[in-house]
Amino acid sequence: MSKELAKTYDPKGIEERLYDKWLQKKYFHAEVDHDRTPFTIVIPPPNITGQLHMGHALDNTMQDILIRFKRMQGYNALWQPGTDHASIATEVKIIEKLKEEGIDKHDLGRERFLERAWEWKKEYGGRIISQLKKMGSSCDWDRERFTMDEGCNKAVTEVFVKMHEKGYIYKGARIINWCPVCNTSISDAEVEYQEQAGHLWHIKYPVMKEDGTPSDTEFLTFATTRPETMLGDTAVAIHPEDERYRHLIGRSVLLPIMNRVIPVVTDTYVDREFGTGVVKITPAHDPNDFEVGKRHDLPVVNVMNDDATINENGGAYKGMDRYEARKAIVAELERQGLLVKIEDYSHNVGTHDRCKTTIEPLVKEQWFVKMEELIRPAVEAVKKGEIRLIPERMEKTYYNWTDNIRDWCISRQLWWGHRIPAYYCDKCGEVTVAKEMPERCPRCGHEHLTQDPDTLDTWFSSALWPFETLGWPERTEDLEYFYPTDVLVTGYDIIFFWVIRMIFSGYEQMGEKPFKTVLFHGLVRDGQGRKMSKSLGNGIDPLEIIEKYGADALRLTLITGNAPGNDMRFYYERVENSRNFANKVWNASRFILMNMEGKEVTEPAAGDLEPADQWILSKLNTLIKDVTDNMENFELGIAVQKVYDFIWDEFCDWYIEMVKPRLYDTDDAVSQNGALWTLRTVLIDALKLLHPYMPFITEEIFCSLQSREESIMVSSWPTYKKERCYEAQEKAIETIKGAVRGIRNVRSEMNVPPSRKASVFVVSEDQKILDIFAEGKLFFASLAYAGEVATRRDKAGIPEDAVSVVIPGATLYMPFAELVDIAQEVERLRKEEKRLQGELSRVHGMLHNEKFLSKAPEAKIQEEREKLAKYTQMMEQVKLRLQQLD
RNA sequence: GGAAGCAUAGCUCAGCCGGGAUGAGCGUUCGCCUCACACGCGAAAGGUCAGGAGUUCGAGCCUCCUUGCUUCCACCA
Repeated sequence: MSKELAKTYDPKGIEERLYDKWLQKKYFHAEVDHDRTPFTIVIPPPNITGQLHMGHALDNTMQDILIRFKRMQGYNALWQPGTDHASIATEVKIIEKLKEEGIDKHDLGRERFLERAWEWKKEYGGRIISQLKKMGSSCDWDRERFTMDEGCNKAVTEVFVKMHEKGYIYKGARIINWCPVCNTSISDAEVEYQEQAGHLWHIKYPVMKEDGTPSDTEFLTFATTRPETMLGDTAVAIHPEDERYRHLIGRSVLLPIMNRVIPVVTDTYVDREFGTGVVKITPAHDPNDFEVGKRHDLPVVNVMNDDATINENGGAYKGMDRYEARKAIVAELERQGLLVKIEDYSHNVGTHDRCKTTIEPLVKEQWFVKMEELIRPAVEAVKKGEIRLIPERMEKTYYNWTDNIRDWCISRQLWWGHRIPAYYCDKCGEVTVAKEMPERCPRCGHEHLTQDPDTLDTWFSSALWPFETLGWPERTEDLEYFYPTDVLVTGYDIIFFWVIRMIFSGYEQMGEKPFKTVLFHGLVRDGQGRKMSKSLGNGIDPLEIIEKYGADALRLTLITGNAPGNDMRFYYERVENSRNFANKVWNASRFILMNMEGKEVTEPAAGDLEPADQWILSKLNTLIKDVTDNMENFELGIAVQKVYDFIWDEFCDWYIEMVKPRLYDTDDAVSQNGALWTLRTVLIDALKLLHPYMPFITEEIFCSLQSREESIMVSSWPTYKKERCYEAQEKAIETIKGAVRGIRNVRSEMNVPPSRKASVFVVSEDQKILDIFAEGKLFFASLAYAGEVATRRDKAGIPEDAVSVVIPGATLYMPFAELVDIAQEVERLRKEEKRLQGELSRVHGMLHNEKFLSKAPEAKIQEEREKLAKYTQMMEQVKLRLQQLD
């Protein structure tokens, strides 16, 4: 940028240009370098179907902050990017698109469908990446991966075969969650429970008499929310100790409609207290019933097709949709007098998280991962603190899942995804799991084998992400060097889907954790606290925000005003504030650049710095330490808040104002150079601290401030320096600031415009305080709108009716010849007296409390004593003043 | 049914190890176009830190109870 800066910061154009520069200079690229310590983050791979939303924006801002921070600290920082094939999400989209063209997936055929899918990937896979780039993300794009690229395919097959050999992967007929719309099984994690209003149908089955005919007087009554499943009932269960039904143990009932005689079984699963204490058992369509069925060796009668219509086992209802059948069955039961009553009932219904279809539990042959042993090291790792979860409370959520884990159903009846490496002999049916299709059946020698048509759950490959992206299953140098990664940044909503599965996969495949720390963030909600969603239409597009306010403003907004792991609300006023801050930084820099114009700024000799310079340098020094500490502890929002406050309050509102007289007054070249040098030095370090958060504006300014280093992103992170602590000067300037505030306050209360200057007399018996004001006279006068400043040891010669301000150690007098209102002044002093009285009684209370004196730490007691002295002295001054005015 | 979180200024939220709530942004009021910035400057008003009990010399912070809201998990048909 030229030194002619625009009055307001306009991110347009700047951001793209700088990002291109960074790319071109290869600043994001990391190579193995054994002389440096690696710092690695793997990106949660966004779906190829995805469009950048606020969740991505937050997630990536956090990662970029960490990566840029560590890179500046000298770490060999690698941010590994990539995208996810998102099996089901993508397949659904492609089916939709085909539908628009009037094509059915099955008519197209598997091969051509996959061609279309890859075309989709080619077309849209890059979209999300280019959007991430707009955020300023410093990912190593040379290493971009895809969960279905050659390397990942290899990794997936390797893991599947290996885990199958170890017995961790098995195939079996179990009850699974079936989505009749997507036509596939899904895992437990993908089931979302929704409260729905429904009915409870109370039905009775006739008890079979000794003679083998159904009784018309004795019935077993129970309730169900899904009457259609009765077609598959194979028993009725009661509690073994239920006195009411004791006589029915060993007997049977007649299953109406189907006219099947089914046994009465006893099982402790039945809750005697609930309803009538009788439960119908449908092993094929209910997970609990399935278990009961296994215990009692009951037949499993599946009455449903994959599209949730009734199959041939449903007799007359064959071909009906499940809800249609429900109606018909209820009507039939009513006709037969077996419907007791219908109650309104609100209950939780399992739905598919993608399409919200009510899932149907079905018994099917599927592939599963046995979890019990696999999960153990993953639990241990967190328990022992080998992996740290931030915030800590996420551990509870984590254990809650691991303690109740069930086997993971990994096969999907989809086409887009990793094909299961299992092969069936066409002749004998033998199953072979291998990396490649065997030439002949290992059992019968037959030459024709068919690969399992199913694909794997999309999370099966994501679980391997931290190591497959670094070259696994090859033992690459990258893998050796960058693994385990350092931090995983993600939302708490995918802790079960992804985080846990990566952890156990890391231990199982690598023998080591995949990352040291997991940093969770919450959801970005709208201004009213609602989830952003398409159906509500309340989503805020990050790209629009970037367009209007700039990526830096968006980033700052997302990272502030929020504790880790908590949800946040996003609204425009907050972005505006961030934009305003960017503008503030811009203008402060513009001011400094303008004043440096044409001047050679050199590092001043030790004695040439003035107290104000030392004060701000000292403040900066403390800031550096605090900010670095916070960032190392992942307190990203707190850290940047401190930088924000420093830049706006201390640097802009105080230091720049203090220094103005020195810049405008060209007589004293040494003083001016000291001011300019300090301005530049502080600005550069502040920009560096800000850079991870606001990469674009800081780079733009940094480059125009000095020409030696070519980019702030590869400059070194500021460090705390002992020799930059100026305690005495800090105190001195704070004293002056206190005085300035006091004077401004009085002037404002008295409605004195800034244009109206007043002389200020500083009266103190403490020579040190007088010196402070004498030395800071120039800027003190300008900040306090003073015409002239005089320091003296007593108030001789100062007009009696001058306005006064009492500060610790001194009293300031301002004679306002014509507008002094004694009554008003007295009132003001009385207010001050009252305030001080309050302070004093508090301090007195503490210092007269013997228990406080004996138990509180010495430092605290000392602190209170000092306060006592300070307030006592100020009180004396106020009282004196009141006397004089009386 | 189990668990977690939240309740602090009008609004949205910070508040580390317990030590005067100089809290922040927005909003409000008053005064300023002060030669970097009106996307700004200065000043001010505004809080029984949800309620109650306890521990402590001292509690927004720790413990327990109560109330209200949110979320996650489980899924008794």
